[in-house]
Amino acid sequence: MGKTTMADVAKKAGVSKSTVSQFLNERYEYMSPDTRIRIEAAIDELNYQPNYLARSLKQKRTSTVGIIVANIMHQFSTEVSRSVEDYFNKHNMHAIVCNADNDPEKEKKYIEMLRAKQVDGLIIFPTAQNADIYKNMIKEEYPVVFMDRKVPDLQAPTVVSQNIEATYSAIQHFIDNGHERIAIATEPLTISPRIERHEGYKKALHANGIKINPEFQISTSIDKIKKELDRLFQLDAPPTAILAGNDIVFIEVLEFAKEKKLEVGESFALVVFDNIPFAHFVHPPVTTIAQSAYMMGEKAADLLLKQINKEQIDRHEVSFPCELIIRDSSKRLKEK
Amino acid sequence: MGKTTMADVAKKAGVSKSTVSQFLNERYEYMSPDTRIRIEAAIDELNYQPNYLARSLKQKRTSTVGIIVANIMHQFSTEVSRSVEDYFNKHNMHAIVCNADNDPEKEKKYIEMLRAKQVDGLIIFPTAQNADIYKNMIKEEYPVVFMDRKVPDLQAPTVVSQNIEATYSAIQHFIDNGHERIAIATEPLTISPRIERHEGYKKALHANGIKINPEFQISTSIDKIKKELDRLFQLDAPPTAILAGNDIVFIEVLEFAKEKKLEVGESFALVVFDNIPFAHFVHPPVTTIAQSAYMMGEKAADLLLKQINKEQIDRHEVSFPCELIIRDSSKRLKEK
DNA sequence: CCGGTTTACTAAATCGGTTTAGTAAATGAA
DNA sequence: TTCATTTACTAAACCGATTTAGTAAACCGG
Repeated sequence: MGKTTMADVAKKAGVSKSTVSQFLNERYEYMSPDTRIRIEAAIDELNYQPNYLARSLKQKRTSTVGIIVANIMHQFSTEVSRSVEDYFNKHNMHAIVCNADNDPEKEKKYIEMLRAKQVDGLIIFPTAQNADIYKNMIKEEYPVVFMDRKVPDLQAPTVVSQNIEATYSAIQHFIDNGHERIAIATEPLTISPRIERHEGYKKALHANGIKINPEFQISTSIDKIKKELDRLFQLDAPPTAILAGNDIVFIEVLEFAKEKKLEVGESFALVVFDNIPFAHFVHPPVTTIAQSAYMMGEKAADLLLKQINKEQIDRHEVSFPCELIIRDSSKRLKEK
Repeated sequence: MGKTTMADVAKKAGVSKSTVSQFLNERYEYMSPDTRIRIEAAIDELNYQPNYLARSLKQKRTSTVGIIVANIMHQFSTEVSRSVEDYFNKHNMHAIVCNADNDPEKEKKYIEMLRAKQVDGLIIFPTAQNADIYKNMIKEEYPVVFMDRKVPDLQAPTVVSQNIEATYSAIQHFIDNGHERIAIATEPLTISPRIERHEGYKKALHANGIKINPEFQISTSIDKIKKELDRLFQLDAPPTAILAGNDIVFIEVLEFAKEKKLEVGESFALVVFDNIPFAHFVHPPVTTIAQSAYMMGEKAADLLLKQINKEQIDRHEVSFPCELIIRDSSKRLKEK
């Protein structure tokens, strides 16, 4: 015998399916107290659980949204996802998180899958490699919000960090502490945050009259970061300070330091873009640039829900400031 | 104008819905090559995407399973989830991860939500507080696999670690390194892994003829761990070694050490139950007990899929060994 | 006590697919 | 040439809800 359906409840309570449906949707005006009690009893007795699929099919809404993160290993993605989930739970909706693993193919697959499942909207950390798909969603007016990364040539609601300003202030902090040979290491410049972080870097050096040394700008894939760092430290004048472009690059820097027996904070100063949960346990405690992950998640969720509810919203970027949290790894330069 | 449906495609291709459905399900024997091409063209032209809700409603399967983790902050849960996802993706199915946040109410809500969404089965890290619900699912023969924690009095497929043996070997390692005053710290003894870890602890001490000191057994909520540790270290004979019962307790131990200016590995030896991603960056590198997360995920997924496919499976526990990874934090005892 | 309103319902259509049973035309064997 | 089989489809029922339009009975004011 299959699961109990609304029809079973209706029969048991001696009413029609319609009335049971009204009951479930709490439209009690449409029935007598007596009927209401009988339906309640029947539901109880049969241990009836409604089938959301059927409901969603008819209502054309699933009360579910999708989140596609580019890389679940980033602390930032996790924090944003959590925030989005909280927001939607408050609004009696659900959020499904998928990990595109930085792979445009996977991203595409997930977008298609989630849309086939009829989720009401998507928050995407875009790989930015699926321009046609993004464009199409916008054209169809399917509810989407982009997060963290701007998609070129696309007028779409996007929530980002103020990367240029944040990087600028980190570099300024280095300079204020006497550093001049400052390096930056990020993954390849394929997405806007990385490009902007390099931009902020150059701007700060320039504003302080420090000549930009292209050798000090690393932008390569994770597996090559250590090799590049090695190259830097072979120079006659190696960097005295490094900005690690995100938490994953940070790990590489740590491993590099360990292998080469360099002391973070002693051999070179370090600032990391991104919050590190272990920031004050690693030795020494590391200076970080914290993004407003929770607020950004809320904002994105809010923009998405407004679209779902057919409210008008601005179709461009909203940016959030970052906070430089100074710990021991970026102390004043000792020797010149 | 709404989304394109199968009916639109059928009309455009000049065939019936049935034939389009056959096409989508790749049952090409049922149509001429000519028809096939016309349907293909129509789908393309209309940019048609099938609606999974409708399909699932009729087929009574969603090709989706749910994973309910007790606490997403545990590295172990994340690894297992990832493994389960990989497994189901290989089988053309999807996995949805939900976080019960150690809250039985949330767990209940998620079980109900996922079942209402008609997921084909569930993998649960149970809070063990919803016995009636678990029992009911087993009785209904709804596909479920429990993970990490045994539910008392329930004959259900369950995948767990060999906690007693693993803890035993960690304590033996301490003893072999000259420690006798060994403490264990876990969260409250409400679920089987914690109980078993205390059990393995006692067994190892007993086997080595060391008297068990109940004061050295901490089992309290996270926010009280530090207070208890403080109590321990106020003793005339404080512990020289500590086993942290999981990665979250580990953080507390680290914070405690930091606050009290104690040196991990010097002031006391430390082993952590659970893999720590930063294990070799914290100072000193910390000895851990690694669970076979990936294999456990695969096994659970396999047991679940078999149930979904109505294959017969054993309705009891499968246990996996752990590995003691010795690093610097559990070095030989120096002073007596 | 008559016509209109309110109350308390129900029947049937609908959502967008899948699936079953059936059919007309073409092919093939005797 | 005729009957059986195969080929290439289609109509309609179905999955389990929601929702719209409709109705019978009770109520009610004049």
